[in-house]
Amino acid sequence: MNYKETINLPLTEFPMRANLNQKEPEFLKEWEEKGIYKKQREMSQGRPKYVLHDGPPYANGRIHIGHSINKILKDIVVKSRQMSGFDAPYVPGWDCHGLPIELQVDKDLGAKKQGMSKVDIRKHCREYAGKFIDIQRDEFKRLGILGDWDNPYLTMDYAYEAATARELGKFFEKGSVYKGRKPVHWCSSCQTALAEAEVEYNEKTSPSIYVKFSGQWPVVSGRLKDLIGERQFAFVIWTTTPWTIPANMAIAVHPDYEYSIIEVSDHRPTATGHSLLILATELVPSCMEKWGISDYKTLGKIKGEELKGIVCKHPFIERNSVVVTGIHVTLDAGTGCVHTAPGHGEDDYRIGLEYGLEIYTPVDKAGKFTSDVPFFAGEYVFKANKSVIEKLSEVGALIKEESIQHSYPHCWRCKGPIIFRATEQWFISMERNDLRKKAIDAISTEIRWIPHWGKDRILGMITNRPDWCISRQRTWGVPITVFYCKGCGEIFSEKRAFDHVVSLFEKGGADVWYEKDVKELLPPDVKCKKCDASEFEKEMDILDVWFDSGVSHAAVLEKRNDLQSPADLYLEGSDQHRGWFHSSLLASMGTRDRAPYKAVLTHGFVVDGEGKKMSKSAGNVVAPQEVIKKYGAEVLRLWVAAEDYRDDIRISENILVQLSEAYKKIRNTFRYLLSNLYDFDPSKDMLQYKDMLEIDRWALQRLHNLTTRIEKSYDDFEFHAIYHSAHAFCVNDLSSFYLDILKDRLYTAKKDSVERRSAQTALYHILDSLLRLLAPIFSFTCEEAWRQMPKVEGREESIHLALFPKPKEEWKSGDLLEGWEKIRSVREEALKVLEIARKEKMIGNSLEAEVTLYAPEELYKFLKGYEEQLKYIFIVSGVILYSEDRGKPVEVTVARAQGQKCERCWNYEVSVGINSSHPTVCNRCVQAVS
RNA sequence: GGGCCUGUAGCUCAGUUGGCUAGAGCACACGACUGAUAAUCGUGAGGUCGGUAGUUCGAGCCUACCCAGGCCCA
Repeated sequence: MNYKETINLPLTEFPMRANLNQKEPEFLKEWEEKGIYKKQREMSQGRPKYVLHDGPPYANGRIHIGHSINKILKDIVVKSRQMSGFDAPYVPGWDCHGLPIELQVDKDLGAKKQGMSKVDIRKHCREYAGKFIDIQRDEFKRLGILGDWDNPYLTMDYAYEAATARELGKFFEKGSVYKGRKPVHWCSSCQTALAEAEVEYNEKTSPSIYVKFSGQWPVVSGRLKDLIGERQFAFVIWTTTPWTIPANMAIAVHPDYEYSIIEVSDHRPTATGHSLLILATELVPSCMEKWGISDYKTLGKIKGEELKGIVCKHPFIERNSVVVTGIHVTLDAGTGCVHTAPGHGEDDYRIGLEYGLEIYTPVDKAGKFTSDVPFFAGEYVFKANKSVIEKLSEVGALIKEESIQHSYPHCWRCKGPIIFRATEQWFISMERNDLRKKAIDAISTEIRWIPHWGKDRILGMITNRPDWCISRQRTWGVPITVFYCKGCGEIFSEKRAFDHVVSLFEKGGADVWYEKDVKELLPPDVKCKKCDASEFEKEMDILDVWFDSGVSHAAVLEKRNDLQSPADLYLEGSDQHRGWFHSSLLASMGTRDRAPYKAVLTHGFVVDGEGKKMSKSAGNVVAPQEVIKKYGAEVLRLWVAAEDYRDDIRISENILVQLSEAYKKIRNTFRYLLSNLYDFDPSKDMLQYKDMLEIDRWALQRLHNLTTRIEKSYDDFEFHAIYHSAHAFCVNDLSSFYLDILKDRLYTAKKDSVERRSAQTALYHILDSLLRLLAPIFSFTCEEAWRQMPKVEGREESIHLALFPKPKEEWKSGDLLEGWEKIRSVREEALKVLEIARKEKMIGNSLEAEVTLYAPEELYKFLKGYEEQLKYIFIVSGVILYSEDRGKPVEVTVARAQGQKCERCWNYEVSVGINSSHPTVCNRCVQAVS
C-alpha cells in the first residue's frame, strides 16, 4: 500500500513566487473594471465618514519616492478606516498653478512666446499641468492607491478658481487684506520682479565702503552718555551697495555683541568733526588696520542692546537714522553696525517692520533714483554708486573705499545684476481680526498633532511669521480680482464685485480676467466711492499658490457631497508645517474662525541608507518606478509600513532586499494556510469553539490578541508596529511553532476527523483575519489570497470591500496563554538538548528522538495534563515525564526513540508491525487508514 | 546662526513613571529535513544604547555640552 496517498498533503494554486511586477497591474485593471472604489462608497452609505483630505502634489514631473511614501501612507489610513467601519472616501488633488510650470512653459515656448497674450500662455500652462496630472495619476494608481481617480480636484478647475476668488473676497470683506510694500528681487533691465528660482548668483565686483553716521549729540541718557559725556561720536557702517545709502533708515547692531568706543586722532577733517567711532569690539583691530589708523584707544565698551534707540543723522540727507538691534547682524565682515535700508533688503525690511520704519524705495522700475532723491535724481543706481561715494567723501563721512569680489544675484534672463526693490504687494494681516491669535489658539487646543511635536513646530512658525504676502507678479495663477479707480487710484474691492467675478470664473475659469474687458468684469453701475468716477482698471497681480491650495477645504471639502469639512486628517511631509498645513489653517481661520482639520499627521523625508538626503549630485536617488520594477509595489508598500515614518525614512538596496524576504515569509504563510484548507468547507466543516482542541483554541486566542493589537495600531497610526507584530506572529507563533506542530495532525489524521477539522477551523480563522488585517498594507497579496479562500456564501468579491475581522469573545476568554507559555519554554529547553543530540549524530530528524523531562513538582503537575500531547508538541516520538527537582526549572535528556519508524506518519512507534494487514505503520495510522 | 526633530546589534524595530546579565525578527554562521522545497525547522554568534561630563544607591531613559543627520527658516 502506498501510504503517501492516504495522507492529506497541502494543495493550493496560490503560487509561492509572487511575480509582483507582472501581477499587480492585473489587479489594478480588475479593481477599475469592477469599480471597487465606487462600490466602497455605495456600501458605506450611512456609515460615519472619515475624511482624509489629500494635499495636492504639484503637477510637474514624474513622481519620486517622497510622493510614494505620502500616497501609500494615505492609502493605508483610508483603507484601514474604511475597513474599521467608516465611510472613508479618498479624493486626490493636484496643485496646478505657479511659477515652476510657468517657467517650464516659458522655456518650452522659447521665442514663440514673443507676442503671445497672457491668455495664450495660460492655455499652455494648463495643458502642461494636465499632461503631468495624467502621468502622475497613472504612477499613483500603480502603487495600489484606491481613490476617486476619475474625479480628482484640480486647483485649475474653473469651479476651484472661482472658489479661490470667493475666499479671497471674504478676506477683503473682513478687512484683513491691505496693500503694502515689500522688497523683491528686481531686474531693472527686464523691469520685472523675479522669484528666487529666477535668480542666479554670480561673481561681481562692487565698491566696499565704510561710512560714518554721526550721532545726535549730546546723548540724552543711558550708558553711552556715561561713557562719553557730551562728545561727538559716530557709528561706522559698511556696505557694498552705496546706492542704497539714500534709503538708509537705521543702523542695526546685534543686541548681544560688545561694541567699542574708539578714540582716534582726528587726522582727517570731517564735516561732523567728531573723533569717537563706534563699532563691534571684535572687529576693531582689523578695521583700524584697513583704515590705516594706528593711533587709537578704546574709550569704553558697551553691549549692542544698550545702543538701541540712539539717534544718528543721515550723512547728507535731512533725516534721522536710528540704532536698532537685530540678530541677523554678524561679525563675518564689516563693522558689526549694519546699514539698514528697509526698501532694499530682506533683513532690512524685517527690521523695518519690527521698528515701524518707512519701507522707503526711491528707485523706479528702471532702476533710476526718483525725483525724491536729492543730488542723484534720475541716475541709474549702479552708476550712482560713484556719485554717492563722492558725496560721502565730500561731507566727510567716508572712512574708506575699496572694491570687493563677491557673489551677487543676477537675472537669469538678461544676466544683469539685480537689485532689491520694495514694490507694492498685497498682504493678509496676521493681526487684523486676530488671525494670529486665533490660529495659535486652534493649534494649541483644537487640533491633534501626530507626532505631538508638530504642535510646537507650527506654533513657532505662526507665532513668528510676518504678514502673508499673497501677491505675485506672474501670469499662471488666480488673479487678485480687485479694481482701481482710473480717476483717483482708489481700490475697489466690494463684495458685489467679487461675487460678479466669481460667477464669471465658474463658467469660464480665471482666464476671463484676462479675456474680458474691465466693464464686463464689474457689475453694472459701479462708481468709485471716493471720486465718483466710473472708469476702472483691473489688478494684474496673481495670488500666491499657497493661497490656492490653502482654500481647498472651501473649494473641495465643502463643495463635494462625498466629503465634509473640517477634515478628520491632513497627512503630509513635515515641510508642510510651513506649507499647506500653515496656509490652510490661515485660510480657514481667517474666513471661518475654525481649523480645516481635526488632526494633522506628518512624516519625515526619505533619505539613503546612511541617513543622508537624496540628491542628483550625490547620486543616491531611489526612484519608485525602479523599485516597483524590481520588487513590486507591494514591497514598496511594505517599506512604507515597516519604517517609522515620524523620523527620516531610510531606503537602500539592503533594506529592500530584507523587506522582500519578509514579504516572502508572510506570503508563504498565507500560502501554507491556504494549502491546508483546500478541502475545508466552512459552512459544513467548521467546528464550534468548544469542540476544538486546546492548542487550536490557544491559536485563536493569540489571533485575538494580534487582532486587537493591530486594530489599535491602525487607530494610532502606528503602522510599523503592525508589520512587526504581524511578521512576528507569522514567524514565531505560526511557522516555527503552531504550524510545525500541526503538520502531523493535518497530514495524518483522517480527512474529516475532529482533530483535522479543529486545526482547519483555526487555520481558516487565522487566514481570514490576517488577510483582512493586512489588506491596507498588502493590498495586492491579500486580494490574491482572498480569492483562493474556501468559498463561502456572501463573501465580498474584493477584500477591499470587506471589514476588519470580528474576533469572538470566547477566543479570548479561553485563558490559555499563560499555560502555553510554560509549554513553549519547556519546548525550547527540549529543542536545545535535541540540537546537542543532533550534533553528536545521535539523531537527525527530531522524530528519531525520545525526550525525558525531569520537572519539579509544580511544573510536573501542570505538564501531566498534557502528557499525551507533549511528543507532538515537541515533534519527537516520545516524551517521558518525571517529577524530580534537579535544581533547574526543568531538565531534559534525549535518547533514540523506541520502536520502528511508521511508514505513514514517520513517528517511531512500538506498535509498528503489530497489525498484520498494515505491518509498516503504527496503531494511530492503522486507525486512520481503515 | 535660529526653531523643531532623530541617533539602541549589519538592517528594521521594542525597551512602560530611571531598577536584575538591553529584547524581537531579518541578515549571518553552523546544522537538520526533503510531506510548506527557489520552501521549512533548530542552534549559535552579534550591542561601551552617537560621544563626553554630570545628577543619582542605580542612567538606554534625566541635565549640560559636543558629534552626525533631517525638515523649516536665516
